[in-house]
Amino acid sequence: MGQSSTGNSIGSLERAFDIIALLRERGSLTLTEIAEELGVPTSTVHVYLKTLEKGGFVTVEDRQYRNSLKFLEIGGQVRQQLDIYRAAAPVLTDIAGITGERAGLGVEESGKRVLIGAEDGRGAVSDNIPIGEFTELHWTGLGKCLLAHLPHERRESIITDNDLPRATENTITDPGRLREELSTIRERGFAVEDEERRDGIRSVDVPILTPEGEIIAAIGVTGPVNRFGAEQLSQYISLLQDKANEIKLKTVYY
Amino acid sequence: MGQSSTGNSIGSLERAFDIIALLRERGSLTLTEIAEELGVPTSTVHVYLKTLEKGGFVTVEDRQYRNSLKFLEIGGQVRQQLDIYRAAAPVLTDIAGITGERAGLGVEESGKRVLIGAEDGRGAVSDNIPIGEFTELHWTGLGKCLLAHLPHERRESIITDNDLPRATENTITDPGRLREELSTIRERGFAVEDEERRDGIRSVDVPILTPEGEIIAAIGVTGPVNRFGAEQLSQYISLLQDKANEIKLKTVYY
DNA sequence: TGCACCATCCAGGATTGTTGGATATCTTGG
DNA sequence: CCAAGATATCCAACAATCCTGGATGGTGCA
Repeated sequence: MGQSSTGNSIGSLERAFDIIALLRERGSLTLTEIAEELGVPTSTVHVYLKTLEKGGFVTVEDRQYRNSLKFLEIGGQVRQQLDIYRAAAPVLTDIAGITGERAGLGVEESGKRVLIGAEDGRGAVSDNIPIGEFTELHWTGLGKCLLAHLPHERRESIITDNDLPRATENTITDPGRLREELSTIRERGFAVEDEERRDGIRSVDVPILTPEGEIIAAIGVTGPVNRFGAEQLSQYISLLQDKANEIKLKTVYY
Repeated sequence: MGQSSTGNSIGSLERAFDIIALLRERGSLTLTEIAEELGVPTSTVHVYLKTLEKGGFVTVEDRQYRNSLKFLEIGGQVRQQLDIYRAAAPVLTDIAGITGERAGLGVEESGKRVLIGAEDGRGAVSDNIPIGEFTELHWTGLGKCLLAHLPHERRESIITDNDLPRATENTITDPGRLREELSTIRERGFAVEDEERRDGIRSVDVPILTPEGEIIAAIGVTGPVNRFGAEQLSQYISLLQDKANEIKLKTVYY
């Protein structure tokens, strides 16, 4: 039953993923709600939830099941094990302090931009920082930096594969224009995001590359359009480039 | 095979957990290393890794498998869904700003203290913030606040169940003394951690309770002993109590 | 107290995970 | 550049494990 190809993927694991995904979007649910939503008998869901709970991945409180903070724990450790995070995190605080805006650090994973660090300066918009957030690469300045420096092969497959979804009016959704943009980014050494993801928000970002030109991460600052005019942009660009160098020096290439 | 009781726990899920746990402590490993370490045929591990990869929970780069940043993503969302986090996070920045030390926010989960937020002030020790970290409740000021206000039943089972491991010379490992300490904390309304977890480190912490006296979280400040004398302590205590009230007002009890 | 809802337990039957081995792919050293 | 060794991937058959309907136990509300 199902689309079964061969035995190269474990059904029960995938079912567990479904439960986690469901809990993720719904926050918290009771056992029976999960069963209904997934179209699976409660007895089945019961065993899964028990196992997940024993493993510490979900918690139950007053019959409401939710994903546990173990995800945050593991995520925190994964991040901590990234050399680039350890090197760049303190620098983010500097940047936020100097600019007064939000400084961010992103890496690429599975064709998305992941925000692994951010620090707010005084005056930053200050909605909560969506740490760990995955986003389309072409939507953000950080993402465009990453995409621009990915190996041809991967870059092209990302551009081609998933039709470049749109976030705002300014989002670059045309493959041709995106390729140009990325080439410009490579030449100039920085990227600008101009209301391409959120109206009223700009950002400037620079890549962090190994001596061999391999992309590791990108750093940048974000804020409201009115505080991101030509003057601030050029100011921030040189700041970021300085800081990117500082980070490179701290990073070990083994 | 195994300790099998009845079918109330899914073996393949637990095996996946083992892989995740292994990757967690070792950072990254190749398929064969995992197979050896777990004493399972490579073909078996292969299917698991493929499934985990398809689900986005592990990534492979250059034959090295590691847990992916999806854990950070999910963890971030779980945290974001906690009312207390949204209410308290901005306040942490205030506290860090005023005191110059590290401000922290903790909740209890599965009998442990989880650090769900922290903010460094100027002058904070500034090793990286171990976000999501799980710790014994009796080791830290935050943890003791949480433990002090847990329902009798749960409190006692935590005190009794796992023999109160030691972290430093000052760790309270005697159940009797711990009960006294907790009772003092309830009376005075704050907790002090005096090198009970790390040598040279103190902290002051206050609980955040619902009107009914149910514990939601705890906030506090941490720093080196020499900056945490009697004077600072009393200063920080009233600051924290103010801030705790501020947070309570922002929290909706539905 | 009784009712309705929800979680938990159980045991047989079948699907699905498991595994050794064969093949493909990558890496290293000559 | 080629060979050898190591490592990852594929495969098909067996049997262990997961799945499930229904019966039981628990909880909260009227």
